[in-house]
Amino acid sequence: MAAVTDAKTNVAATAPARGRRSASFLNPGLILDAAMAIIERDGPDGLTFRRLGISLKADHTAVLRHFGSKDDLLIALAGRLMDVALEGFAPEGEWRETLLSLARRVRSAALAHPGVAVLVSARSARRPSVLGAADAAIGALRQAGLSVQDAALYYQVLADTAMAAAAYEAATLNLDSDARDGDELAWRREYLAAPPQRYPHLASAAPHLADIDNEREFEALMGLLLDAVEVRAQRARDADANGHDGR
Amino acid sequence: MAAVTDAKTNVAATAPARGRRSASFLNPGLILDAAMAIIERDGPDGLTFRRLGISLKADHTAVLRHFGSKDDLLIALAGRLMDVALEGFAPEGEWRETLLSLARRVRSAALAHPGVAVLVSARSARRPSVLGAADAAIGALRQAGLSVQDAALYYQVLADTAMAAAAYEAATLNLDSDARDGDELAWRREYLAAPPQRYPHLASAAPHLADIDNEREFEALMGLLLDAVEVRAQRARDADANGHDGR
DNA sequence: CGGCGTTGGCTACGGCGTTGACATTGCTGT
DNA sequence: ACAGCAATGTCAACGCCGTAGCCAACGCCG
Repeated sequence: MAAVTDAKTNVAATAPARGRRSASFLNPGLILDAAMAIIERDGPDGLTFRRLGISLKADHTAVLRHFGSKDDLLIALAGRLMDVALEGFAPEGEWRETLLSLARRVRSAALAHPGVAVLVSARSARRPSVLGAADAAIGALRQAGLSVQDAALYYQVLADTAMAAAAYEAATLNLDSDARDGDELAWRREYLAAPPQRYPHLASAAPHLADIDNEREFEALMGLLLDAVEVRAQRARDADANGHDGR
Repeated sequence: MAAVTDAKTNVAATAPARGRRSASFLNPGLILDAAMAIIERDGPDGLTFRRLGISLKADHTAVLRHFGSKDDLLIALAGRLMDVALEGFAPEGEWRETLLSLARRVRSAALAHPGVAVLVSARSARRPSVLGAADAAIGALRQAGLSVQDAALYYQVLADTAMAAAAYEAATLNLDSDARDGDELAWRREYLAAPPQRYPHLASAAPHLADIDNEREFEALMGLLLDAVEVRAQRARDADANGHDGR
């Protein structure tokens, strides 16, 4: 039809109908920014190439020139999230503060971008910032008095637990916003309604369960872990002091 | 082509071409079984109504008569996974064993069905079996000597941490199987290649990081948490013994 | 035995990720 | 200066996906 051709030639008159518009006006940083904005606005399921294209005023397939697949895009988002989390981090004086600070940073980043966090959890980003954080964390554990082996093990535990807890919390945040079928609130109400003769402990604890918020829970988790690490470090130091071989 | 009409009439001759085939040959249990089988075979992304239909020898839209949406199906899967995890559970004599057993059950179920676990994580299933487990866990913490408030708090921490850790591990398992772009293995190799002058602690710990397997990490996590809980319970009991008010 | 709710089949719609062909741009070496 | 070429954006199309609407067969209840 003429209309179609008209539209085509019309565009061609004002700007190139095909071929690139200018020297690479799309670039990975721009795309990642747009993607994060879309996720924050529409949730994790709202991120599609087509919407990305609209937001960037480009064809949706143009994004594929910079990220080979949606998976690549998600991996890049994971990297950006980690960079945001660790931006400006430097080890504190006290080993415990260093580790707490790292854990809180991971959680904060996940809560600030819950949609991103849930998309990329367990997608360990290979980045310099992460290497620096790992080095600082292991250094802190060594400073506490742990052996290299123990420092390695507990670093892994602490890092993975912080990531897992942050992703878990982010996942519930996403649910609350886009599928408010009372997945969490009704849950706690159900605890309160538990038959006391059948679930006596649960019934007596239910009122206290109701007023645990996520932050307090996270702090309690990290407190428990760091306390236990401290105890083991103390034991290791004691053993080290009693003659130069342990035991 | 005659073949198409032939096929139709052929089916009509042997069995009804339309309308239901027999009294409700589809039911939720059957559908859930098929869904779990598909996820285990094809991974979490392999679960679609169409494949479910093929596997059940039914039209894919027939499943919607039993589960109003895919979300409903996932929630039902979450419930089934929790039931599998807690099947046959009974509290042990020792409080620590009770809590460890619950955590290991959650992890085992998640690893046995990683695709399901990652689909439904943070989708807390409202089920009797979960209520029973919660009651047993809180009872164990009370038995250890904690106050009701502390038992509630630490129950929440332990339960959520076990679920989060299990889901996290399941997520990495799924990645390893369907996107073997070396997300985990290359990661550890990168640790080994870290420049020692820039990341001294990391470099010295890298060889030990390499031989931490997932199970050891999970056991270390639970060991740390339970140790810390034990210390706090001990403190609470001591305080209780010194005059009947704490402090 | 006649209506009617339940359940399954079919068609269709809009949206998704991804591919392949094509056009335009800007850099390259000579 | 200019041919060649890689990079980058556009377009059309493919095969999936979830789900809505309508129709047909079955079992049940009056």
